[in-house]
Amino acid sequence: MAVTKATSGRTSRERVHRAAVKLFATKGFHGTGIRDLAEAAQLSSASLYHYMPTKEQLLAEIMRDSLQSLLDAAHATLDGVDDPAERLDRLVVLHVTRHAREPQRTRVVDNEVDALSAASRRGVVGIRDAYEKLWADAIDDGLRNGTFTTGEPTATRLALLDMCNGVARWFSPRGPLPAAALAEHYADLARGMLGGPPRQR
Amino acid sequence: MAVTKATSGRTSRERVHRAAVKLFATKGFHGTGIRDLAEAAQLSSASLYHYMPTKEQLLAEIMRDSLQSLLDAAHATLDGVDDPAERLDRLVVLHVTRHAREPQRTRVVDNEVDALSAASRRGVVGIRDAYEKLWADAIDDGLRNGTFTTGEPTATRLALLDMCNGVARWFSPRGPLPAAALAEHYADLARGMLGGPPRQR
Amino acid sequence: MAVTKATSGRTSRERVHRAAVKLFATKGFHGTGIRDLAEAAQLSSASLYHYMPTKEQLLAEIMRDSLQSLLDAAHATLDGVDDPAERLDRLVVLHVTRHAREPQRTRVVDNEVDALSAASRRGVVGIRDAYEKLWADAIDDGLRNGTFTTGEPTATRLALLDMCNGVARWFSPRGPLPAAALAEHYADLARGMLGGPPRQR
Amino acid sequence: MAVTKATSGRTSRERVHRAAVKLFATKGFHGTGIRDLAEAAQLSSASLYHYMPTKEQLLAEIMRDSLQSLLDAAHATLDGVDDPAERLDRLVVLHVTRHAREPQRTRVVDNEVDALSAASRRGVVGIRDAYEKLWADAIDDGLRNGTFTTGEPTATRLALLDMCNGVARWFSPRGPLPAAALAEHYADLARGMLGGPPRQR
DNA sequence: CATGAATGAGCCTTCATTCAT
DNA sequence: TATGAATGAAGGCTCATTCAT
Repeated sequence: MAVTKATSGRTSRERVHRAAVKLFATKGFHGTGIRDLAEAAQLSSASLYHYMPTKEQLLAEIMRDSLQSLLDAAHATLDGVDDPAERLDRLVVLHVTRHAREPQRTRVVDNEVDALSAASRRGVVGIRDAYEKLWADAIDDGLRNGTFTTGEPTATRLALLDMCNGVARWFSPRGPLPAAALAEHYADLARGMLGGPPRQR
Repeated sequence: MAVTKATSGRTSRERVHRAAVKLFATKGFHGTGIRDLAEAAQLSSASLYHYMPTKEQLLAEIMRDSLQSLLDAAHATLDGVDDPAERLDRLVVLHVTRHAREPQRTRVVDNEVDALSAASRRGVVGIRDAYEKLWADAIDDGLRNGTFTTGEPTATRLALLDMCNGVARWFSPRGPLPAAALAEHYADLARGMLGGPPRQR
Repeated sequence: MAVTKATSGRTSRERVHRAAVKLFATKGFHGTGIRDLAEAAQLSSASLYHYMPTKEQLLAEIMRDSLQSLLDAAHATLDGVDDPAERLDRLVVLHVTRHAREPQRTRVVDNEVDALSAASRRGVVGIRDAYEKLWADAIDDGLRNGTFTTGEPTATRLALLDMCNGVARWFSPRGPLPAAALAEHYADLARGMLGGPPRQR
Repeated sequence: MAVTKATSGRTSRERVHRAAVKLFATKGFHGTGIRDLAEAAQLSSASLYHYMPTKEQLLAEIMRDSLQSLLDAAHATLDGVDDPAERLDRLVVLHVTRHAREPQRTRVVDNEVDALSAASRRGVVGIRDAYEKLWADAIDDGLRNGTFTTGEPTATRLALLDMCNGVARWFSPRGPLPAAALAEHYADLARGMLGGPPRQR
């Protein structure tokens, strides 16, 4: 009931996860010490272990949660949409928006897969593959029905994802372009790359 | 001059640098221990220090060398070329080719900037900025003379670079597309993204 | 009085003591963590502290209780017995039977004295000395009245005790010899070691 | 060449092993911290790792070496001796002498087997079994040719070993009985326990 | 009675680095 | 040039214990 301190996070668990996301994004998983984490979470390093089994499993959980939430959002935004170009637009917009608005969380997901143990990695990569399949399907469908015309669908899909991921590295909410506008622009770029029809605005 | 042993690398110095590139790319700078380095370079960890002042400065040197070589190559390939679209083509082809052919070296450059001390970072970022200015100039010139038509030159330039950097993460020489063909494809994509004229082949 | 749960031990206090005996015997005092104890006692580690002041004092209490009970039993079995050989027989039989039937408890007593603080140790060693004095007295009496003939009463007494203690390390109720028969055999051995008359059966 | 300090051990490696034996014997393996070890060996805790792979493997090595040396000595002392009683005498004398003269080393061997990992334990127990087989064979041979008359050879062998092991716990070179005399006395005791003929002196 | 949360101290081990040889 | 020996600092994690609820 009582909030003892005016601290940033609500619960200790939340503070630990927030601190981990921030530090893993900033200094990398291997560059982040358990003591850094403790300090950022306003906890002793021993207390950290009430909220995580292991530093590595904390990373795994963050990545799984983040990817699962992205996959869920993707399913939601695609629900009932048939047109491949429209589907791809929505994927790009979702992806870019996330990366612009939650750059730390997405950077961790995109950059720290190598830090996972083989066991953890399997789970994480499984979700990521399911998510990327949504992109591949939209592109394949678009090629099949003539909406898209690229000669290199696989390379183009990877180019698309890399380009969208990059947003998390440089986007600033204080920059000239708001996240929403950037996302729209990226959707335009995607159409251009796939040889699809220009979007109506 | 004398070659003391018939080992994989030519000189000890070379073996150290090769080992560092491979390990920093694979496990990250913080994930690579001095003992890993020593083992991979077939040297004792003490001997390592004949060939580097510090682990961090070894990283800095690798990054500086790699970026400088890229910048030099860029100047060379742009020499005497005026057409902005052609300049951008060449930058894309050079960049993609490098990232496909030297994925480890480029991955270190692209991912480990945060591991540098402030002092080292300055030097590295300086070269990288000079390199990226070549891209910015080509795009600006193209916009000025009407070759390109994008409304968001900055965002597009960053998208372009991120997309090209990504190649180092997934390209395989055993895949369906040779590095050279991939580079050409990426140049096409770049034209599409900037609203430039399709390339002749 | 109320039995709250149908668990293996009767009360929580009993479960804690049982768990401690088992674990201290199996893994040693220093090898047993407070969490091991808690898990084995089906309690949280915090709740443990309702039933013990300290891990070390729990050990001390176990040792004191066990030794006191052995001393009491020794007094009881010796009550009214005068013949030194008979006294020694009874001590051996009691000791061996205990060690065969309660190997864990006796192993803790025999092996973990060094883990006690100086303060706790004093009390424990006091009881043990009183107990060993019963052995020494029986032997001395037997020597005085010619029942025993060993030239090294002290060394022989220690040999006797060590040999009897050892039973706790290897005796199995599923072995060929029941505890009672083993105890009788050890009494025979003791007579042989002390040069006493063979026992009647 | 130069001996820098008038320290107890000759080389660092020796000091580490000596310190480990002393501390493992005194405080137990689990009761001995790596820092205790380092201090006793006059080394930093980091330097310890030049001379051992792991604290547990240091224990294993000490135990293996000690047991192997005992087994070798047993083979040597039994060489060419046929009479079972004489064989057993020699085993007892060797065993007791060792335990009296090297109480720490032998205590570690006798008490810390449980601290070994399963892998290390296998090796150690293998040697110990080979050694104990020498005792069992002597006893069996003695029974077969009528030298010994015990009805419980197995229990008696275990009693014998436990009794001899105990010496390491209490023998003092400043006590009334020298190690050699104690060993002879124990050989007498062994004869008595096995129902063998009294020894000639 | 019972426990979740918390922690200072300590665990074993590895870190990057230095230096005498 | 090469390295074995050495180390202070730090690594991730567990320890026994306390206390508010």
